[in-house]
Amino acid sequence: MDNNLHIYNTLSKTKERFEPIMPPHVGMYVCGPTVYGDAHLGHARPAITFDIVFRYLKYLGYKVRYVRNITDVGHLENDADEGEDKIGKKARLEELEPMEVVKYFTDRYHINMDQLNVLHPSIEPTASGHIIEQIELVKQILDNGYAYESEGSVYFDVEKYSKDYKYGKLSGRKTEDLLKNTRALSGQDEKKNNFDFALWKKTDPKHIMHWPSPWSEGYPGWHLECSAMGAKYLGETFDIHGGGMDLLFPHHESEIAQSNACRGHDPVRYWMHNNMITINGQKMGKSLNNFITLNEFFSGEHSSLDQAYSPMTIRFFILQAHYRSTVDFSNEALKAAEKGMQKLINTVEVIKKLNASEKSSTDISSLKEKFFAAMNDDFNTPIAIAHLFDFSKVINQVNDGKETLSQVDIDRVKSLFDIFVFDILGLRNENVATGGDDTLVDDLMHTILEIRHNAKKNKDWATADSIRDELGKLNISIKDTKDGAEWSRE
RNA sequence: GGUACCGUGGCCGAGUGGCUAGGCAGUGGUCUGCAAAACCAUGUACAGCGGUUCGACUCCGCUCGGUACCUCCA
Repeated sequence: MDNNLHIYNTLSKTKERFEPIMPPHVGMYVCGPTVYGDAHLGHARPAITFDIVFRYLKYLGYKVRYVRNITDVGHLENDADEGEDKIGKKARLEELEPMEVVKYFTDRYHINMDQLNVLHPSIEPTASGHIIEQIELVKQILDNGYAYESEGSVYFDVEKYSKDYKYGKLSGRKTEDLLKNTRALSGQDEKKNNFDFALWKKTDPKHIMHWPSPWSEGYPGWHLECSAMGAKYLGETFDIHGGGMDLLFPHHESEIAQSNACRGHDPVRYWMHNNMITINGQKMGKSLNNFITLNEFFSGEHSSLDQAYSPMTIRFFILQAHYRSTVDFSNEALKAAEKGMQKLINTVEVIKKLNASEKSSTDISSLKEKFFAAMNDDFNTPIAIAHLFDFSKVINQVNDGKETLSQVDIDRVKSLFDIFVFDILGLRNENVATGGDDTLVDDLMHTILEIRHNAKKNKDWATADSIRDELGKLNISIKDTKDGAEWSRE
């Protein structure tokens, strides 16, 4: 696989040429959602970021196994006793089963991802389905002496580990600093050092999901699932591990530590981290209660939203910023993205109708090269999109008769736009109402436009405009072009 | 407090030691019955103060402002 792809590796803090361990295969693991709430903009960012990575690697010819987990263990707490009726014992069926919550939100997450045109990962394992593997990991770490048992729980011994390995190499943290600065948490007295993290936690009454283990009835530590499932499906060392920057510490740092403690080497070659999305300059998060769910964006039903924004607008908005930059949400920015994307989609439609000339008056050969150069530079989608806009202009000029393209060039540019816009960037034309999926509607529209056309011929502007206005109320827009009227759904 | 990162024109957002980013909005024009779309033209941007340099928005230092992580979080 010959490529010039460079990826920014958080571990080395530099862009490195991408060389898979076992070409043409690539293993990629991305931290997925914790399914106890609806997905919000913050979930869309990593999903779309790594969807681009997945799509692009596949386009380059790699056989990618993309693993994205579902976290369904460890964070689910029973808050039913905060409800109004905590006196009477509820019937078994009236209590929400944890797995019911998991199923409900997993389904909703999947629907949102499909709406965003995010490809399904190759494997989507759940933490609860890999308890045995996680227990095995804890055993090995204990055997190797990098963990200790305390009151039925097992903790990772960071101090011991630091004598043989470097804890903090991913996040740039030093154990001395951690010692001074880690905040006090409940249950710290069980640990040797307060920065030691749990590998196995004995059940406390709040946790409703628990499993038997050699140490206690309990549940696995926060960082274990990714170590266990990554190794199981991608091998002890794999190519790419992705996630949000907020997971860098302690989550990914601890994954590295667990892998070394267990197997004596790092688990991952390239660590990739997407940046956060902010709202009014502040990160969105559960604790800040300032997040807008994807469903709210799609429906427009939220006090901060001026209007509804389609899934593709959200996708395009995210792709217009580099994945390692923060991106600030605002209605104005989203509206700009909406119009910009429409322009690009229009171009794809325009290309289909271009008239070929004998010769091309302009050179379109650099499009491919420029687009790939941008993508190869650490997936620089904003630059890639800027190039598409440049060529969009050329195509419109051809359409206006100001430039010409030969049939060969038209075919070439059409095929490139299809690949770039739809296959790699993963956009989708949401306005397509034609295309044979609904011939009745097509026929009806054809008839209506015919009537309007005749009215226009007779200079009966009132009728022509009335048809356009009435259709507009049905969210169908009419455009008069020199080749006749066109219609599209909004 | 510790550790990072960031501060670009009305808005969003790339990038670079000297060469037009791009999108949206605005303004003027072309086209059109009107509208929309499109095209053409149009903006002395890079937080502040010093320093390095022939030359810095880009490198260094300081100041101010902002954000994130250190706790479940994408």
